[in-house]
Amino acid sequence: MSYPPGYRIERERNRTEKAGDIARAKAIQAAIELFSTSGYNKSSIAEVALRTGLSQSGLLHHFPNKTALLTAVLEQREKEDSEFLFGEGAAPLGWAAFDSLLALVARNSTRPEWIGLFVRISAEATEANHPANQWMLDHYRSTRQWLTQAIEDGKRTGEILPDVPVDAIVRNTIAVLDGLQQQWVAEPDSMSMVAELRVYLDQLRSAWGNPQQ
Amino acid sequence: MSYPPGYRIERERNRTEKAGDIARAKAIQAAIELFSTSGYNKSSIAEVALRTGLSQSGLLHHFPNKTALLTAVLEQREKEDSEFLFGEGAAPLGWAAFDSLLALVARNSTRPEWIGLFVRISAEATEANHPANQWMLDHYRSTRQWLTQAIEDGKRTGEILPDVPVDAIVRNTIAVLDGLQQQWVAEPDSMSMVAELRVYLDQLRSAWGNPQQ
DNA sequence: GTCTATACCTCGATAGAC
DNA sequence: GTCTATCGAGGTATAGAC
Repeated sequence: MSYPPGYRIERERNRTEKAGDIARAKAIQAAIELFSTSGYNKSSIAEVALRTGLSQSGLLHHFPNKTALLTAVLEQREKEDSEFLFGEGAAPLGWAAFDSLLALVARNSTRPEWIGLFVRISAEATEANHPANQWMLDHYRSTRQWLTQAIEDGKRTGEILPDVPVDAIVRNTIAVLDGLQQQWVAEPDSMSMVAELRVYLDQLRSAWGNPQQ
Repeated sequence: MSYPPGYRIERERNRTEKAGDIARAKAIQAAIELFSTSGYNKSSIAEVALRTGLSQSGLLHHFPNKTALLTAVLEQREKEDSEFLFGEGAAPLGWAAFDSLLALVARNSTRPEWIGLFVRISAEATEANHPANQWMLDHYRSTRQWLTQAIEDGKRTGEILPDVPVDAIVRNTIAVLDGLQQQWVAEPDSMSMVAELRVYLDQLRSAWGNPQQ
């Protein structure tokens, strides 16, 4: 029996890559937890390394610099959120889009690190030369695009009234999400993001929903 | 002609205090501008000193440490905001309270540093041992108290429906304010906080306002 | 792939002269 | 009231051994 050429080397590479990937994933997780409470600026890669069980240089073997670590963290967050929201299929449209926001908030209420991460990083990233600045702008733009499309589709199917002020509702909805997260990070036990958001969404529906449907 | 005892000394003290106060005020202004773009953690007192026209030690003569500088900045912001909102008289109640929020946002739209300052600091301050943590908690609590009282009073006078979900509306309104500020700091030219907030407030009124009045 | 050692920087705060 | 000088801590990143 013979192996295809290069098999041994391939196998070896895969094994080591896998070991490396475990350390990498562990580091990303540690970074998420640290960034979520201390933000990016104030967090040190040494502390991330410590929580990962590596030395600082050991960590920097997996990420060339601090910025690369941040990038990996943001990619992970973006990936998990969009998988939850859109899964395999198409993005929900009409009021269903707003319902899925509620579902996302419900899920994230059980993952405080994720809310903290977003609140801290997106505030820091308003600075033009922050390494997450472009990510933040992209995140807002794509969210606005999706919600705009959702409302337009709702108008088309008739479940949303045609004279709805689309842009304002899109921005206000995002604002409520962000603002509730901010309050929740400050005092998690004093409120339910889901309950508050539901009131807002009911209000939206009663103001702009088609009463015929 | 004789002077009251200690007059000369008093006069001297006032003169020097005044000179000191000018440097102090200038430093606070410089700190506001720097903190509003870089946040507190990332800003250095050396940079504040530079913009003030002092050396680092010169600045630290007026503020014992960096925290004291932050405190002075926050006191200034709180003072100006509450003077604008409440002035000499009593706090506005009922729907008038929400109108005055709109007026505040309109004014602050012309002072980007103030919005930036709040967005950056309040996000950083969600960390429990951040020097502005208590300030942030107090700020939210007192805002909630005022708005809660405003709605209760509106119910009493009949301009607000009695079955309004008070807590949720208070928190959502604060969330919209904070969230719009966040978006505006990220991209000031892409939106009008006043226009978006007005849509939200109209929605509130149409959902919970008494149609009889 | 992980480590130790280290270069180099920035920061907050203090000491002490003027 | 403001300055220069300096200390000590903590940060990112690199060099090089294993």
